[in-house]
Amino acid sequence: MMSLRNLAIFVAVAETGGVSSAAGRLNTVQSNVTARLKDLETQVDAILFHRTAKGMVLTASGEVLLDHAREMLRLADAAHQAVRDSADGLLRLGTLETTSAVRLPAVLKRFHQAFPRAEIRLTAGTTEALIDHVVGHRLDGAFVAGPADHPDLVGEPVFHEHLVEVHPAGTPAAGPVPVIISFRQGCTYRACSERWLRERGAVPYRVMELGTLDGILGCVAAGLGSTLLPQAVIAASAYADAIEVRPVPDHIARVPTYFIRRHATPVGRALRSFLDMLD
Amino acid sequence: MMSLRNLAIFVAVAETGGVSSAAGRLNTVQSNVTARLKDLETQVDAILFHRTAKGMVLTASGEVLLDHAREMLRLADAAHQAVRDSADGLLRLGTLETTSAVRLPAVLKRFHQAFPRAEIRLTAGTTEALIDHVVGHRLDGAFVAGPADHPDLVGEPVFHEHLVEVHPAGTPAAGPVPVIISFRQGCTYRACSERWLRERGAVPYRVMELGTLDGILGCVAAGLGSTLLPQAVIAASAYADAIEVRPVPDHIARVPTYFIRRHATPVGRALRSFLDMLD
DNA sequence: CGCGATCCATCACAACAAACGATGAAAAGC
DNA sequence: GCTTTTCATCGTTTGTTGTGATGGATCGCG
Repeated sequence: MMSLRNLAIFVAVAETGGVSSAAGRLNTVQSNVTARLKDLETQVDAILFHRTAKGMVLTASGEVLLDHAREMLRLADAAHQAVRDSADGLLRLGTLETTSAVRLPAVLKRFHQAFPRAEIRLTAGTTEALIDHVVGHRLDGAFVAGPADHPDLVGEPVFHEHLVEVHPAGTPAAGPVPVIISFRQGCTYRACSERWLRERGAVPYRVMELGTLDGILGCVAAGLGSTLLPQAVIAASAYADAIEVRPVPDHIARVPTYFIRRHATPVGRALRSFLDMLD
Repeated sequence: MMSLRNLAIFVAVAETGGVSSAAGRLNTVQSNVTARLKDLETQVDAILFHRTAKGMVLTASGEVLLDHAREMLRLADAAHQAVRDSADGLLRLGTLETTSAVRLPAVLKRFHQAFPRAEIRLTAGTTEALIDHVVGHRLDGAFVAGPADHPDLVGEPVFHEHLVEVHPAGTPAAGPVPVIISFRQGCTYRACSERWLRERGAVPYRVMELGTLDGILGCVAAGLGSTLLPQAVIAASAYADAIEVRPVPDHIARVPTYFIRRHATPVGRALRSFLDMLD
């Protein structure tokens, strides 16, 4: 396998025009450069230089390789740099769809201003799935609904959502069989909705699962059913005038959003800044 | 120096999610993969994987490196491929400006159709400079004026140019001191022009050096002087109606264009096809 | 022409790095 | 508790890379 070392030697020879001078530049000996070069020629199965009395001159094949070699060395450098830079400069965050819709923009904007070199990779999912990802090291942290009860995690409340019942506009209480339109299994708000219905004795009920917040709001607006969602989401929605909200009791309505992360994992630069900023 | 081998191992581990499985895929042993991975982590000075009970999971730094690693491996492959493809699939040709203007388009078109995978790199220059480049391995072959008399070169005539005197339109014989407008030193046509003037006893004379064919024709059209150029060039020129041509004796006018190449250098695929096509 | 300088290729050997195979520790599933 | 899986570690072998000395070829100079 064509090593980067060989390529670096090759480039040095091409640039200095000689084996000896290249050896000098690379702090090695001439014989080594000759050998490494010969290796490379064997590996790519081509003659890379014409040997002349006063130096090495690239062949056509050599010129082709030179471009690629330079590019690869440049990339190797960039890779090194990138890892060094984002040794914890990449922040893999998870979020609820609802949180990403209304709370996150402000947070991310502040964060980006405070720490512009950090890269953020955002993944949306349900509370359950996000917890799983954080525990499994696939996310550095996540915004989830309610305190996450897991031995490996720590978390603190960062936002307080107030859930409201969301109906199609101008529709009375409920149809014969109430329909919840909500996220897939694992969503805390869905669990709340179901709890709320059961509490009122409204069983049986049916559930429509939708993958996206816009899908849910659209379906509610279209009169297909109702759901529980944070009040803040409704206000920001494009469907605000096609839907109606109704308060629910506090013990159902109040759902804090926690930011969770692993307890045992060392906190990287980016994550630290992020945590500092949440306070 | 971060070797490609290490990167390949790293990618395999990331993709298979484990050291053992990666070892299997790479036909090596598990302990080796572990060691190489550790090396890589030392080199980039970052932890690339979280070690869990059932496998390896990328850290944030790991994800950053993964992208780069994949790109580098892809590039390495491309480099190999490129060299293999253009092991003599790159043709570095030299040409006179005049030749490139009128003769070459047809030749290159035919060549490209016959051998579409070949890449061509064309350099324009004077006969003298081109000979030098071919001798010095910087060109695989070149079109030059007249037979090139050099022990390392072989050449054969491919075109026959007929030189004509080129004047500004509507101007009688010559001004007080004739002016040659021509290429820089080393140009065969310039040598012909000077020889022709001397032969007619028109010394002293002055020379304007221009780097490009269009420049020369433009200056002639503008009435600044005259020169000798191949008839074919004039016909194809945009200035055809602003200039006038006058025949010169055959012993001056007839200048063959030779295609020259090194005698001792093995002829690559592309060059061979090119030579075949010239016949 | 002969001399010295400079170029690269080759060789034997030392230093290093990679691959192997066996062993052990830690955790998950049964 | 036992088995199976995971990865880490260690000593050894093998292979690669780097070293220093030698020699052949060519160029430039006197």
